[in-house]
Amino acid sequence: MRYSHQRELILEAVKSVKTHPTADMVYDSLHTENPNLSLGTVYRNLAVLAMSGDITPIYTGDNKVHYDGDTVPHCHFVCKGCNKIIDVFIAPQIPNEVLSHKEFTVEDEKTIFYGRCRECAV
Amino acid sequence: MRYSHQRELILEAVKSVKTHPTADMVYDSLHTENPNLSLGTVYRNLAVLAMSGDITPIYTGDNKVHYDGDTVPHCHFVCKGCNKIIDVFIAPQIPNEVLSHKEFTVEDEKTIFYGRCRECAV
DNA sequence: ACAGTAATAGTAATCATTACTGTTTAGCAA
DNA sequence: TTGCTAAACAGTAATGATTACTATTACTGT
Repeated sequence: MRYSHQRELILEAVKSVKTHPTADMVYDSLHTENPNLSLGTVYRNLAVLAMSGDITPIYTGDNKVHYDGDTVPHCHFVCKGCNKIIDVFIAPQIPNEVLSHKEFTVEDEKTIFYGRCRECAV
Repeated sequence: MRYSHQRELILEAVKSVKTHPTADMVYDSLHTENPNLSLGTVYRNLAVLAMSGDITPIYTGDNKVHYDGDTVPHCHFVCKGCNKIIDVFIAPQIPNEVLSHKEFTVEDEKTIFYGRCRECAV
């Protein structure tokens, strides 16, 4: 993979926040300071960075891919009210019966808890 | 919620298979026998049925919402090669430190394992 | 049977994401 | 340093999943 200034900007934008931004949010955060950064470049590099393991995609169900710059294995909480994502720093454990499953080999695991945050409590 | 024949068809279509179909797949499976079923109706009813807890949405990262007709709490495996979804019947457990978290209350939990199925093994 | 209203069919619109094309630029070799 | 080449980019068009809209249909209580 060849170096690019844009990729560095994008990686830094994701790593420097705890908000689990989408491509659109990353683009917005960078576009003012970098007026000719392209949205397509943001999408492509987020995909590349996810592939290389520098960032982690999160699929919450809001039809947008969010990214987490913290690659330490952990879970997430998603609020059903405001869709906010909160880090839950417990190491996800893969049970032996899953690791030794006959039909597949597991490489990765994602756990999301759903509920309501304090602000959205009913 | 008022009865509708279409909703019954859609619920049955999801419950009768183990393939975790998308809206499009449900529509295809019903459209031949029900030529004037509308794709919008499928989308709307899948959302309604998910809201009422009769089916469970699965967000795998393939940019399509899949649905599971089996509402017994369990996990899923997703193949990185062919995107196949396989049921993993272990009850997901929510740790006490998550249940007693100060920032939110958890109602629900989704766990997905990623890897390669036997056919796609490298 | 009738009225009222939720649900539908069919289609148009939206939104996130991907593809395409001509231009730029990293990185290597002369 | 200069020139070359392929990778990456900007800008825009296209795609694909999903949602919104509107006139019509059909549940359900009276």
